[in-house]
Amino acid sequence: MPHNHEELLKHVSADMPSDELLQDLGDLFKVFGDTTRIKIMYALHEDEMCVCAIADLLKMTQSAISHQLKVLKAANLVASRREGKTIYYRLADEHVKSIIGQGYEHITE
Amino acid sequence: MPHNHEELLKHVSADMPSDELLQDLGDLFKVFGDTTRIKIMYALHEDEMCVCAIADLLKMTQSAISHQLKVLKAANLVASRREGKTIYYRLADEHVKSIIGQGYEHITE
DNA sequence: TTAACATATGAATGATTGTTCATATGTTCA
DNA sequence: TGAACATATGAACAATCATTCATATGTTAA
Repeated sequence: MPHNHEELLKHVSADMPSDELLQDLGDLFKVFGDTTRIKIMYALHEDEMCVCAIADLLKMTQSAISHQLKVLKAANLVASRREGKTIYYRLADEHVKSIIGQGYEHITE
Repeated sequence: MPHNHEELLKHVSADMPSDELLQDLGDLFKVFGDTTRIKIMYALHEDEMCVCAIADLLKMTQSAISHQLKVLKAANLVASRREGKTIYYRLADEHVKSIIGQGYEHITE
């Protein structure tokens, strides 16, 4: 007969957050899971930048950057302000830096 | 004429890690970007578990879990030990907990 | 060694997603 | 108002990926 782990399962499942929250967590990290978006977040590490500056930096089209900024904004990872024709993007909060920082530590040790 | 940001770019690009490292960072977060894998990591939060217990917990096939454990192991996020027929998986280090913890904070505030 | 169990793996498929291209929206200045 | 600039957006395509199914590997006990 297959082995038994009722006890363990009872204990572990009691400590699991809701499916919805776990899904949201996965969706959040999915946003970090793309090199272009990582580069954008890294670029905004110190200071805000406009869209065309980011495109220049990453040598990618304005459209591609704009699409990715939309994804980042939907996840509340970046925020923006308009100044005339130009729109400046910045990191939305400190979590971005600490998440990237922890990831950095993990792969560089 | 389009506006100029040579100065900014010079400064920002000097602070950017290598493309290879940024790629690795994206690849790492890609592993976090799946609900099944998030659930597995959460389940292993407190204690090690065998493959079939995880499959029971998540109500998924043994094969699906095994495939995902392989991805997690390749990213050095989980480790395993054999005990007879059974193989127990556990979290590989503390970064997993802190990355998930930061993500959790971000979405719950 | 044979049966039962636990896990791993390769191929196939359906779904998701990043980029491109063309174009639309919004802003400034002459 | 019209031209130039900055950004956003929708559709389409190629590539990536999670799961399933069938089967292989490894372990134990009779």
